[in-house]
Amino acid sequence: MISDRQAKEREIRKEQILESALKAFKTSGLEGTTMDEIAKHADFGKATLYYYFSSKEEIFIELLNRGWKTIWESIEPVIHDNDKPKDAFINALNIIGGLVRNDQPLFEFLFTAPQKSPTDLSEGKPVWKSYQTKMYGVFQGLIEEGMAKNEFPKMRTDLLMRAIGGLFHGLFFLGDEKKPMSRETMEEFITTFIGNYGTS
Amino acid sequence: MISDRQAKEREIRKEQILESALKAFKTSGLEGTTMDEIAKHADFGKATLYYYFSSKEEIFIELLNRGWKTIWESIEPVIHDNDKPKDAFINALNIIGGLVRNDQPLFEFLFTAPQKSPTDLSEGKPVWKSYQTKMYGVFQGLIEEGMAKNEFPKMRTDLLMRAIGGLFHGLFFLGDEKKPMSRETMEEFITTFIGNYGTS
DNA sequence: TTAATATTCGAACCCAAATTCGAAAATTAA
DNA sequence: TTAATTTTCGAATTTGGGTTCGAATATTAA
Repeated sequence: MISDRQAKEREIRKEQILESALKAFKTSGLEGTTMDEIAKHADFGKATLYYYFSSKEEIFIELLNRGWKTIWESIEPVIHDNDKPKDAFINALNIIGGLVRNDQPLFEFLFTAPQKSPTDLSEGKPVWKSYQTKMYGVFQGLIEEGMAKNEFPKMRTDLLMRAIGGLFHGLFFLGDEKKPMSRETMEEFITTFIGNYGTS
Repeated sequence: MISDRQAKEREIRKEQILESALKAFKTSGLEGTTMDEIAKHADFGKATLYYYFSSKEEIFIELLNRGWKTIWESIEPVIHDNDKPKDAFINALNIIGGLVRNDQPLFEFLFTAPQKSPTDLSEGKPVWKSYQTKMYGVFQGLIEEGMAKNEFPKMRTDLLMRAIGGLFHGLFFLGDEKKPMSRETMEEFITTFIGNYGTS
């Protein structure tokens, strides 16, 4: 039997481990990171990690799952403004920007790590992948509508999306600045780059 | 004693190994890649690799060194056009774009791998790092001049650079398209995004 | 206070993969 | 053709690190 408080404490310990693992994965990647490292920073014995997770890979996956879930649930509510796709789009970007500002290491990991993810043969796509897919779908949709309404420059949708994605990534993650990017600055950038092609 | 031809053949074998290693590193990262893998694709015995390189890490470093050298030497000649920084800038980007088009896997590796590079404690910065630094310096300079001449939007230099860097990266490396991006398309994108703020 | 359960971790265990060895094969020089 | 050298690689060695075991400790329930 497990009390409520016990469950909560257990969860906290899991988070400790995940947080420590994140630091490690970020600098060394999945393969490069050792359980010893994770254990050390999390202040647990290596063997204890296996009480909470069944393998190193499970820790990795769990980080992705939780992170992408957070992203999706933050965006989901604000993307139904089909009237002004550009506004909806920038809103969504701003929300993600806010998340990033709160925990840059985590989100840099989320946007970067997936490629390094190992060849998950068995099991269908992992949970996080479905959130990621949904998100890209939404953005693609907004861009298409935005183009239709001349709020975006007319270009191949997928390319425009990649460009904006890259832009976002560059602003938040390239270079070695420590202070986070303000909402204003980001908005200014996106607006400048996307330009003004009609209404608004 | 070693004849000229012998040296040349040796070099070719080294390149075979490097090429094979690149494929492996790209999908599995430095730690995830095994010497067996590299050997297999290069069509050599594992032990033979050690006749040409002293360690797995040396192969990794050698790839970076050669690659960044190539980049720098390709750009270097065309960046002295201080008269029209924007043109020089776009020229440089186009040149890199050309390189990427020729060998996308290599350059994706070059632009991505460095972070994953291991903690090289001893030795001062590796050769490739200095080329990379030079390149960023040049771009930063061009952007500053470009802004001064109103060929670029006025924004914080470093941020604008990151934005453009991200944009470039997004166009070439995000998504899963196989066909390379044409020079025209890229130029159109960059121009659209950078905008027209004066002369040209 | 005692029994049951939950948590922790040091010490093996085990294996995959990097590196080394030593000898064969191939090539070049004499 | 023979000696010297360069190149190749199968097999052995070593090591790092993920995972498991089993026992100790701490916590909760009775």
